[in-house]
Amino acid sequence: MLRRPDVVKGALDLLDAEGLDGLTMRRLGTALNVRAGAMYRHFPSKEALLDAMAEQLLEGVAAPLPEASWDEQLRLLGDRLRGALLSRRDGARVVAGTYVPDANTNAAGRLAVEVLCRAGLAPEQAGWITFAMFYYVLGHTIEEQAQSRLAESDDWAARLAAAGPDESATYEKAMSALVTADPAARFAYGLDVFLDGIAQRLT
Amino acid sequence: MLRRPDVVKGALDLLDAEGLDGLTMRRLGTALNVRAGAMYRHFPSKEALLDAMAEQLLEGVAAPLPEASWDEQLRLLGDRLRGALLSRRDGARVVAGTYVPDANTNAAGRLAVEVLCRAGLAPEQAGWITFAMFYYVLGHTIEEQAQSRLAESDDWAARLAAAGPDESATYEKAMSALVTADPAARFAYGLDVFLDGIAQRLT
DNA sequence: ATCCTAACGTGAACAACGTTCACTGTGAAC
DNA sequence: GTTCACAGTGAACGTTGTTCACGTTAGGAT
Repeated sequence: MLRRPDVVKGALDLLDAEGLDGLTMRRLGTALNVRAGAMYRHFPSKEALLDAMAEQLLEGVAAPLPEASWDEQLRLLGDRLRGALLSRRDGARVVAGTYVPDANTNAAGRLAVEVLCRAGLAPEQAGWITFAMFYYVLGHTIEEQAQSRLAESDDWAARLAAAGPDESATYEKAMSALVTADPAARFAYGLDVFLDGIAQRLT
Repeated sequence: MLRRPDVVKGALDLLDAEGLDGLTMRRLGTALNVRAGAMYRHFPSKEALLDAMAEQLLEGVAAPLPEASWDEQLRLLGDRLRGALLSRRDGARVVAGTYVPDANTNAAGRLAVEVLCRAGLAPEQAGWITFAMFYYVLGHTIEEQAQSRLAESDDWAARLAAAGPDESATYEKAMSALVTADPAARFAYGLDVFLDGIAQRLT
């Protein structure tokens, strides 16, 4: 018999295999040896299933934080979030598509706000910064996953070249560094810039 | 007769009227007194049309910058980008959906990279920061537009309340500040934090 | 003015999507 | 052994993007 967690697990596995565009109720049914309509016993809509997938994806992000400075704690939180999004193909797009804040996102947000408040920030601005960091991580990871997908099929460099001749040498250099550099290093750099800006606000 | 710019303009107007989910080839055809298939004379696919809409949307973002300090120039660039995305309903989602860097995005990116390099940053990191800023603006504006849409139909506060009882008073305060505060002020705050982080990197 | 050509637009179809619903089958409870 | 609740089916509905053979119309060449 089909259980609700089985559907979520099957959907995440199919996501890994086919990508978000290939995640279809019929295909999911086939993967679970079931017809498409059977899923509607457990989820009122595909959107609800995607929400459940997002929640499952973000499991563990809000785990207790070790004792450390506020910036190290936030860095860890950012790394955890990026790692969770990367754990499944198109994971970032799945999470970005859900506008209902699930339990795990909420817990992670709470954690970040508490860390920032303990560091000395007002709750208002702590919330703003938390969301700003969330946008950054999500945007970066969506782009990162899209790039790794394009790398297998299409030629990314060809698109950049087709975009126009490199009038500015520095711009061309900056662009090629985007695809050349280690995504993890790029991610850490942007996060550090943000954390430095927060540190400035604390003094 | 139907011209390519007419289709883009009609699509943007329909976007304002119906939102991204209501933007259908058949509905667009009706708005232009034409059948759905007629658009395929000018665009190979709906995705290509959306790309053209995104390009049109971002027109003017890469206009020449006035003489000013690097941080004021970047702030202006960020404000221009947000303004362009807000100029049409779901504009941020439209731009986020296109992974082909159009001419205007490219020009804006080049502008930002040049400003950062002139400020003293290496091209590599200038590119990274440019994209990080782009993620932030896009993420913030998507959320901003989603919130304004939910505000008319559903009750946003009800969702926050349903997410769980407010165990943490500071978290509840931070969350309510997200919907209460002026989006423009919130946007400026996050941008300033980022710019402060960059300034730290320059010394 | 007449022809020719190239394009524009149509209408009907196709495959695929999410979703619904009357029905069948099965397994456990009484 | 009967009953009952429910998981799952299969066929359908409405909608989506897209294609294509076919009319139709506009405009330059003769």
